[in-house]
Amino acid sequence: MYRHIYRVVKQIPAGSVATYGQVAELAGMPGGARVVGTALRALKETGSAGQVPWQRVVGKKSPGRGKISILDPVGGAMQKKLLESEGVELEASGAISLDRFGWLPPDAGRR
DNA sequence: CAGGTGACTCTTT
DNA sequence: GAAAGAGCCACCT
Repeated sequence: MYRHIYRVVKQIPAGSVATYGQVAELAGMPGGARVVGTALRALKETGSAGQVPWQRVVGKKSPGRGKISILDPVGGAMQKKLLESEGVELEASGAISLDRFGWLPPDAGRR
């Protein structure tokens, strides 16, 4: 079960987004960004999609810029729609400015 | 146990 | 700036 990953994703506040690598690191799996993606994909199977704001997790393309890396085109469209609904402004191509909407972890690198 | 795959990320050409 | 290669961890066959 990816409960660790889900826990981190649930901590992401509305109107903010986090990258897979960031979630993986906070979940205790540095470098396990791929696993986070697998976990989110499994969300649909487990039916936990309604409990975990997976739409707030995006892929980190260029530094300071997030992007929807989801494979499923349907889920991607839904994610973009949900993010806009939360107040996150998406640039052209669905890119997100992490400088403005990037989630700052409560205990990043401390402790 | 071994091989292949993937909602990732970084470095190099 | 875009494309390709390598590294990474977990899951499935």
